[in-house]
Amino acid sequence: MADQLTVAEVAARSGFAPSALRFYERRGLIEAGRTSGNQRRYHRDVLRRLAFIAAARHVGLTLDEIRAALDTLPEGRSPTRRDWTRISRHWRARLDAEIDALRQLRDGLDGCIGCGCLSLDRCVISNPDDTVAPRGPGAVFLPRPLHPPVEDL
Amino acid sequence: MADQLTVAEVAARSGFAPSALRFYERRGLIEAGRTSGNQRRYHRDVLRRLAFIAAARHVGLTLDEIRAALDTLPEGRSPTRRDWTRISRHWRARLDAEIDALRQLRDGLDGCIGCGCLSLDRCVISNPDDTVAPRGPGAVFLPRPLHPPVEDL
DNA sequence: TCTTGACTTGAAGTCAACTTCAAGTTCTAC
DNA sequence: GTAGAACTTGAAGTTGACTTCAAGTCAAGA
Repeated sequence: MADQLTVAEVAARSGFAPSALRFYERRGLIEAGRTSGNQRRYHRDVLRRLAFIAAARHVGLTLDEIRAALDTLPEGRSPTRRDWTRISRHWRARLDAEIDALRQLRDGLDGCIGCGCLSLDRCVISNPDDTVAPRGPGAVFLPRPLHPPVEDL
Repeated sequence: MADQLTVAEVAARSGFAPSALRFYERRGLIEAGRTSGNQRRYHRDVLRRLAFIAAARHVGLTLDEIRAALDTLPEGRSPTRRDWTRISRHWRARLDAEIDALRQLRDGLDGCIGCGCLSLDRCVISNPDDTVAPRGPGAVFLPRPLHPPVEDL
């Protein structure tokens, strides 16, 4: 009987909107029990799970990746600290990679700004990874707080 | 008569798909002349403009921001090296900010992974900027090449 | 001249991660 | 017992940056 949290409570304590909770449930990231009247009741474990989701989103993982990670948690028992540590261990490499990519871009920029070249095939800035073809439609994502608008220009 | 480049040529040399070129034109980022038969013919200046767009996209600017920047270029003459340098100078601060944000996240992660806490309101990773409410719908963007998929987990 | 490939348009589709809506149901406090 | 807040559902809308489609028009070489 530890699953007595209502949608509103979970929403308030996790910071996710109720609509997001339902969305995550449809996507298989969280689950919920039901009352006799078909309303959701959450186990408190869901809060830690949501904290993990929030963290992973900040690191830049997609919901699919997050679900894959969550799927490796043990069934039948509450995850331990060690479980959470295990599945978030890979984040560091990811962040390191992103930081490095950004740093390369910035350092290239320092050289490039001076020359004003912006050559499509030579400039590090306009062509960072020496490819020409971008692929696929749709959007590419960055964790929310890392992409603040810059005031001037 | 320097505007003799066809869509296909500009697409090939810029790496942008023809559909993207038309899209950018509608959004006011580039322009093109027309033949008597209404087909587009580009001035070669458009290539450098597209290089700027590509670079700005990599840095993470939105098309609206890019258009705003391009709008400050002088009319009537081809932009000089100095012009390009001027409008891309602000990128460095932007990149620095993003790198810093990522680094903070990573450093917080080092402490957090060990403790496995992932507390919704205390953990740096699950709540990097001490906010609770995310705002608005839609997507948040990171420059394409900076967000590679990670293989395991 | 004819064919074929390149081009034109507006409208609609895509992707991720949600939010909003409408229309109805349940829970809880009085 | 009832008001009203909280909940339910599926469907459709939002955002940014494009792509894809259908139905036709243009350009260039043989």
